[in-house]
Amino acid sequence: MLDSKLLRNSLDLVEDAFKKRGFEVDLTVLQKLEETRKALQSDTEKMQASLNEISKEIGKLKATKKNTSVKEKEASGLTKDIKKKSSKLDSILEDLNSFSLGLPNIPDPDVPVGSSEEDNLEIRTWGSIPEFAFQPKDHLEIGQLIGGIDMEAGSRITGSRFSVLKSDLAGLHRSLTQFMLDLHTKEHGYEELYVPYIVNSDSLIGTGQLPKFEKDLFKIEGDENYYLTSTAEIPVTNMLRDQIIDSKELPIKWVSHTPCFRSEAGSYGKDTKGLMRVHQFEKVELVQVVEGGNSEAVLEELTSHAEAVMQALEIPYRVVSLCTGELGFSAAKTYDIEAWIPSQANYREISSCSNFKDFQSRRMHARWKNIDKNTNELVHTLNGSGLAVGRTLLAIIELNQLEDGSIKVPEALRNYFSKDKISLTESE
RNA sequence: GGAGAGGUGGCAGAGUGGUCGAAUGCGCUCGCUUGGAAAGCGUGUAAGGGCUAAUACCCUUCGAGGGUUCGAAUCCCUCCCUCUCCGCCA
Repeated sequence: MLDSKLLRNSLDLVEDAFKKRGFEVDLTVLQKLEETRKALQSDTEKMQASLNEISKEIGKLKATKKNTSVKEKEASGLTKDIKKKSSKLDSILEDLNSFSLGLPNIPDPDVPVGSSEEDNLEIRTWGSIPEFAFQPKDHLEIGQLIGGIDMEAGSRITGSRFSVLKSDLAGLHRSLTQFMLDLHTKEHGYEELYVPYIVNSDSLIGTGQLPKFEKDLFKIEGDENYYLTSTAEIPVTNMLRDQIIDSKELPIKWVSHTPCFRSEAGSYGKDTKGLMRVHQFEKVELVQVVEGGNSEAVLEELTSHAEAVMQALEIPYRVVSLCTGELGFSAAKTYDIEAWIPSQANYREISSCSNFKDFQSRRMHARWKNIDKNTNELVHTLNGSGLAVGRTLLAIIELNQLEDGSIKVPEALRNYFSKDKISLTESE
């Protein structure tokens, strides 16, 4: 959510930012609502103040056993008027709030302006694109050769875009998770959290998935507004909803491994094969909560933590800065880390690291106590995948394949996985 | 699932219709004291919003929502959460 003062006083700045995003909205609606709000609120508060005054007088009169019927009649009328006016005010405030909840964040000034993937700005690349002496296979073909990926079973058990991993690939998948968690907790100073995978609507509003993107989520039947989490960002960041944190606690660095459930509405026909785009995948997520003021530098740091996983696993990648049109709803700036995928001869997203500034914290009411100024200020929140486990497995399978379809296990996983090679022999 | 207890400020804990946004204690701030510290004394210390250049001032909030009343932390209704005991259970 944007600062209401910004919306009131610098509307042109907001309009300009939205234009860059390709986000269209009629902000005059906002201005009208705001005018009405102001008049109603000031009236209501004045009336309430005089009612409070009269009520106090009645209290004093009663204490001295004096007659109060005239005052009571006056107050009674006032009470009725206030009820009428404040219910109007309430509905205006609600309109104002729901309108504001639908407005996206303002991009940072250094975010490249553009409308599509092509406008993303490549920041750096790491590693070299591998040359194969043979025609490389895609991960699904390899997975099936070694009996490690079973898409038919996934669709039988549940439906399309669900998968089953077996034997060595299931183990490698688990090892990857373990490796990532250890790296972030031991080397990068993150505290590990185990969190609910089902979240309520308040949490989803807090991080920005609701009210606009409900179709991307799996909703759970029942009286509660419960949803399967689509990213650990939701439960982890909402740890701080309605909290005021002591400055000594900051920065907070949390890492959490969770499954992620996504409906992938609107992605029909995209990445239909294999593990690239599925309804359920595992992710190790990094979240940082900081005072604000230097969150730009923290985004660089957090991104480097995700990159460290890529480098340790020797996955060639590039980092791109998402252009204004590709930026997520809540983000002020996002770096995508894209792994080289041989079968597609292209870089594909494996991690997304974002700075949300105070956009999420304003929705969540997550603040920190500034002792020097004696004020409560909104924290800045950031997060990034470190990494998406399924896609990492996919990249490793493809990048480390040998001609016969067996897979070399990356050096970094030797302490986590018992073999240095996964071969076809066991499958048939 | 059954029975009971309870949700008040950073924490503990009073408050059962009227100067209660809330006693008291702890914690924390600043000051006095001290060579320095502790103790002691004094002082300040909830959040959100409105209006302000900024104060001042005003409004709202005692789990959430609704109701009664001139007036609700306090009375009534609904819901949520926490704890204890019993049952069931990974």
